[in-house]
Amino acid sequence: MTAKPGRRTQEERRATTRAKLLEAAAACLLERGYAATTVSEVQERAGVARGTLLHHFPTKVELMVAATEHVVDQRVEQFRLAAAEIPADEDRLDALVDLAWRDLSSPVFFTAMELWMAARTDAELRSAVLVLEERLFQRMRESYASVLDDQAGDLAVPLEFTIDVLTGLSITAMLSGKLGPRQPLLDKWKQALRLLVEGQS
Amino acid sequence: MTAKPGRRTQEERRATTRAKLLEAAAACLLERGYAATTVSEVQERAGVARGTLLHHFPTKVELMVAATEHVVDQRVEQFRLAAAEIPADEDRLDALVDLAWRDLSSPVFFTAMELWMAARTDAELRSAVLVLEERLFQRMRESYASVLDDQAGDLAVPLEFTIDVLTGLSITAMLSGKLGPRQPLLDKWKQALRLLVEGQS
DNA sequence: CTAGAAACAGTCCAAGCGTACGGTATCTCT
DNA sequence: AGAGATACCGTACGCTTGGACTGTTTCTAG
Repeated sequence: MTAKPGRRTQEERRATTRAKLLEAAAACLLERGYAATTVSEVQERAGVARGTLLHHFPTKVELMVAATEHVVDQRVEQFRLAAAEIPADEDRLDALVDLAWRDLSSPVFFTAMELWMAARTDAELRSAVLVLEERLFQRMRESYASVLDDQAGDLAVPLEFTIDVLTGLSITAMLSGKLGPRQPLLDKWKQALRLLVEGQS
Repeated sequence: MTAKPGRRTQEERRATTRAKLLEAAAACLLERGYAATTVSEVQERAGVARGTLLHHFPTKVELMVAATEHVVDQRVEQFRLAAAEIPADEDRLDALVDLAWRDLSSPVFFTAMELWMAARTDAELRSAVLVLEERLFQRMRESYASVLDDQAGDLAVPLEFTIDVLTGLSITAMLSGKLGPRQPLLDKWKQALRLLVEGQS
C-alpha cells in the first residue's frame, strides 16, 4: 500500500533501475557498437552509481546477456504491434514484406546484430544468445503466419526467403545508410514473392 | 639485383612483414572478433616485435583499414578462382548459387563482417570501408556476370536477390554454425531463381 | 524500530595503446 | 667498392582506461 509518490516498493525500485540500465546498454550498443561499449558508459548513461550496476549485473557479460534479452523482447513487441496495425484489406503478401522490412531495417535490429556478432566469438554470450534466438524466431514466425493466415505452414519457404532477402538487403545497405538503387528492390521482391507463391502451389 | 637467398630488398622485407601482420590481424578478427582484437595479439601472432607493427601501422585503426583491404582482396581473389573452376557444362544459374554460397559462408566473409560491423560505429574505419565496399561489389558483380554471360545486366535483379538471400541465410545460421533445416533451402532457391528468371522475361 | 535490500561513492589492478630510443640491415652516391 | 644516408627491427616505458571490489548511506518491509 504505497500510494505516496516517491514511495515505491523494492521490486519497483529494482525494476526501474534495471530498465534504465538495459535501455542505456542498448543505446550504447547502437551508437558506439559492441567494441566501444563499456560498463562505465552504460552506468553514466543510466545515471546511477558505479556499484549500482555491479549490484544488478556482477559482470559485463551478464549485462550483455540481459541486454540481449531486452532487445529481443523489444523486437518481438514492436513486431506484434506493427502486425496488428496492418489493415485487413491490404494484400497479405505485400503486408508481409512491409512488416518484415520495418523490423529488419529498424534500429533494434542493428542493436541485435551487434550482440549477435559479439556472440559469435564469445562463448558465454553465445550460449545465451542461442536460446534467445530460438525464442525470437519462434515468436516472429507466429506473427508472420498470423499475417498470412498460414497455420499449415505452406508458405514457410517463401517466408524464409523473404526474411533472408530483406536481412541481406539491410546488411548490405548498412554502411551507406541509404538503400540507394536498392530501394525499388522492395517492390520488385513483392512481385517475385507473388510469383514464387503461385509457382509452388 | 639481390639473388642471394636470405638477401632481400627493402621493399621485399617490408612486404612480407606487412603480409604477416595483415594475415595475423585477419585470423585474430575471425577467431576473437573485433572487440577482442588487440594490437598486442596481432603482433604476437605475426611473430614480430612491438615497434615493428607500429612502424607499419602507427595506429590501430590504420591496421584495421589495411586489414579490411587485405580481406576484401582475399574475397575477390577466392571468388575469381572459384568462378574459374566452374565446369562449362554446369547449369549457369545453379553455378551462380553455389558460387555465391561458397563466398558468403566462407571464413573470409565473417572476417569481413566483423570489420563491417565495426565500421558502422567507427567514423574513420567507416569511410575507408565504404570505398572498399564499392570496389568489392564492383568486382563481384563482374565475376557473377561472367558466370551468367550477362553483360547486358538483364539478370541484375535476380542476382541481387540471390546475393541477399544467401547473405541472410549465412547470417541467420551464423551462431548455430549449422544450417539445420535451412540446408535444403539452397536447392529450393535454385528452383525459385529459375522461376524468377523465366517470369521476368 | 530494526533487519535487509537497494543505491551511492571512491579505489585497485590489469591491460591496451601510443612514444622514445638504441641497434642493425639495406640502398645509393661517388 | 666504400661510406654515409635511409629504412627497418627490437626493447622498455608511461599514460589512460576498463573492469571488478569494498565500505557507507538511504530506503523499504515486517
